[in-house]
Amino acid sequence: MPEFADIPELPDLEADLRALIAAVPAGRVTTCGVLAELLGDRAAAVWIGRWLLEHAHSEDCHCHRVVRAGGVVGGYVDDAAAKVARLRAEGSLSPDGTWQPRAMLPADELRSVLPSPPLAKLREQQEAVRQAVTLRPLARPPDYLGGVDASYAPNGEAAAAYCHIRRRDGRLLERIVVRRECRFPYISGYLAFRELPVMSAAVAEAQRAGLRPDLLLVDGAGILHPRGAGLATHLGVLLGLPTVGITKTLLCGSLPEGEPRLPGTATPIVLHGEAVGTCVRSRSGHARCVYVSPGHLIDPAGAAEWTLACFHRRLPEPIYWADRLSREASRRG
DNA sequence: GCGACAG
DNA sequence: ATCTTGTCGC
Repeated sequence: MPEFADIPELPDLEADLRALIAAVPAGRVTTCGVLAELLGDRAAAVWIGRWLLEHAHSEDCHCHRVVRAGGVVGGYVDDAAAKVARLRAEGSLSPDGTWQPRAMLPADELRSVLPSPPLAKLREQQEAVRQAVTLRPLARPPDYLGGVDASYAPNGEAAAAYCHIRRRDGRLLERIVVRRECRFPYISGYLAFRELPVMSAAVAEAQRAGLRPDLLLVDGAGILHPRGAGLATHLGVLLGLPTVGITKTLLCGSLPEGEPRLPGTATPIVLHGEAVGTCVRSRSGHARCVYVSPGHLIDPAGAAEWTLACFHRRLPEPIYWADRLSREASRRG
């Protein structure tokens, strides 16, 4: 248990990315996919693509050397014509305006910049979390439910809201809001490393105030995750608390085909041949469903059962309130 | 063309 | 997640 008592140490992905880009020499180019691979996971390519168009740029930045796979030069923080001009000056362009295939730098030539890819190390932490998960029925029906969610202000500051709800009547009893600076980007599969710091702070703050949920609902995946260690699972293992992961879209896994999609029904979600989660539809006739899986200290059936039990609107009450309050908090600063 | 991935 | 007007539906 003590091995998970602390928030994981986070790499500075932006610094790592800048280091990689700085190592691309004049006359050579690379792609978001290659850079993502060097950070440790292709999934980071989406973030890199966005970062390229938004980062704090300067004259000595080499970001013009990051091009699109397939030949197109692609966008630029600055004027798009400036990217073309720079690449042309470096001899990386063909007459037709696409980049020269021979300018593509082999990934291996950047490998020494980050000998141990940061995202690979984070995956190892997730493997450890997965091995620490306990799936078992809840000892007794939960009297008090907690809900947590995080939102972000334009300046990048994160706000997490913890909502304490009495299951009997679905009433919101208490709320706790915590703010934290957040530098770790959103990368699919690594959400926990972005949201765990604020979220666990909010729950810890609630616990200090005497609020002890029997079950904590988290806006994020549980074991329904590529490595079986989504945000809800990570948070549950970290705090030693029963948690349920709830998402509005499916991260991974699949639903049986041709199933009726009626209100109040639940459909199992299969991942690696195992039913690890449930697609739950609210009884009150809302068309959209939520995807539920155990985080920690509960089983798939219990996760679905107690989620369905607190469904009053499109989302389970604890998630509805946490979502609303965290958004409000980050909007107001 | 296929696959496409929480917040 | 966030950026955002009117619009569709109960």
